[in-house]
Amino acid sequence: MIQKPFIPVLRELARAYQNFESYSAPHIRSLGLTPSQFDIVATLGNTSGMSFKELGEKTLITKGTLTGVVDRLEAKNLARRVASQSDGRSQIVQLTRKGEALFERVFPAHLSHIERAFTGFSQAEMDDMEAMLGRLREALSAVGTK
Amino acid sequence: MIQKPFIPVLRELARAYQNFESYSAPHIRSLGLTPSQFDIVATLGNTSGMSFKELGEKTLITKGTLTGVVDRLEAKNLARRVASQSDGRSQIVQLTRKGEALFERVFPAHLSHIERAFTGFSQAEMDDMEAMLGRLREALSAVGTK
DNA sequence: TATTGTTATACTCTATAACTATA
DNA sequence: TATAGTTATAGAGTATAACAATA
Repeated sequence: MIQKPFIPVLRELARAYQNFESYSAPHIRSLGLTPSQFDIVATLGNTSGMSFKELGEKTLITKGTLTGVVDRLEAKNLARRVASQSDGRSQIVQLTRKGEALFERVFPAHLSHIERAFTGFSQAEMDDMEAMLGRLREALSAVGTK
Repeated sequence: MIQKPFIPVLRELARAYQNFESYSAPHIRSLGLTPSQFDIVATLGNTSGMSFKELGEKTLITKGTLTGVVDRLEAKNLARRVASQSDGRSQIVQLTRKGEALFERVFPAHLSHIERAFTGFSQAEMDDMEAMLGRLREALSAVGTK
């Protein structure tokens, strides 16, 4: 029985991502956030805010769940809801000043720790990886819609 | 401000994996399994079983959670616990015949659907991707321990 | 003493679907 | 009628830590 050649690709993809996650998650939790909450904070960082719909699309968190996640960020005073001016149904989610401060303090630290993983890679290799992963991402994205 | 070159690599990695997951998850749920449960079934497939410790290491599910996940697979009659003969503290988890049948029926179908994503890649490209992702996985794995 | 797996707690995420209000 | 977000429900995963049995 011949193993299909894409299977190792998927396995390595999953393991690489899981290694990334299992490094990230404890660091995120040490900040008092869950991975989902961090995802929202990172998505809202350096923006003027966005609607639930947009936030849901970027983070792949469904609307029912998103309400709860944003509730918890509001309870921690890291985010706020603002009514949209152009659409009465829509709420804009923004980081509060405290949320921005957290983002600015934490995000670079988060990245600089993980940067150490890339010391063995040249710029050209990283460019290659980016391009290849981009193709892979697109290919995997297309499957879902076909 | 210069963007660090590894950031796009991580972003593409996360998106590629999430695209894979968001295709997979609905298919898995349509089988009456959660992603964690499927992960266990896929890990136990084509093996004679393994201890909770080993299963936890392979799937990155912690022991407390694993007890519950295996409970649910047992309730569905897809897996069973067997006392280890060599270590009185250890339980071996195995697929039942029903679990094996599910694995054999479902796993190839799951893969063959996703195989369509790879029609645009040559064998050489897939080999490249595998090698590159392998390096990335190792690099990201090492970060967690340093 | 250390390890394997279980139990207990409290919280968070998840899918799903009904619901309100706006468009 | 359709869309944006909320609410409700039930189930499942999560971290954490205490625990029993065995090594």
